[in-house]
Amino acid sequence: MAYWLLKSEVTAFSFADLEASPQQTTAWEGVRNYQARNFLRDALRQGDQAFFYHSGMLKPAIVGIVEVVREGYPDETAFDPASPYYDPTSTWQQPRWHRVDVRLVRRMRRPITLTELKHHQAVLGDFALLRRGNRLSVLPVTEAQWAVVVGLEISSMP
DNA sequence: GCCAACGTTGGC
DNA sequence: GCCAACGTTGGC
Repeated sequence: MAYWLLKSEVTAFSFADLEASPQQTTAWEGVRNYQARNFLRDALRQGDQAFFYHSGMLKPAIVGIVEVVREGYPDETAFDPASPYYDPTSTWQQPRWHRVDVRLVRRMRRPITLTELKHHQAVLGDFALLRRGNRLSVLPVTEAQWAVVVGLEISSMP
């Protein structure tokens, strides 16, 4: 089993939106970046877990944990001219973009903010989220990094 | 709202 | 294949 981090702009799709979704499950779609697409299509496996990260807030943070329940399959929003994610270069015959389905596991006891993660950079090591200028919306997390973050969750506030 | 970082596009 | 222009992301 592998670990990941999935970013979502809070105004686009929030953890509360996931909590309110049927079966607390959603398609992780609309990703239009090749590196992130490759992870979604080729690397995320059923049973993998991922941190749910909110960007675009005053205090960006990891707010929850989700689990992959369906592995990569074509992102049909690319086929829909009415969708904001429409991409006419993606076809049913040769889909360019892929998505996975994820299900809510649990909300974090408290948000683990980006600021707090930066404070623990030494122990987190080379954490993809903390790389300079990083914009990747699907990124890998090592088992050690996962454990550190979960450990921060139950420690005192930063 | 600003701006740095980064990805994509397209002319050559 | 290079690189300037442009658009987007995302922290602040």
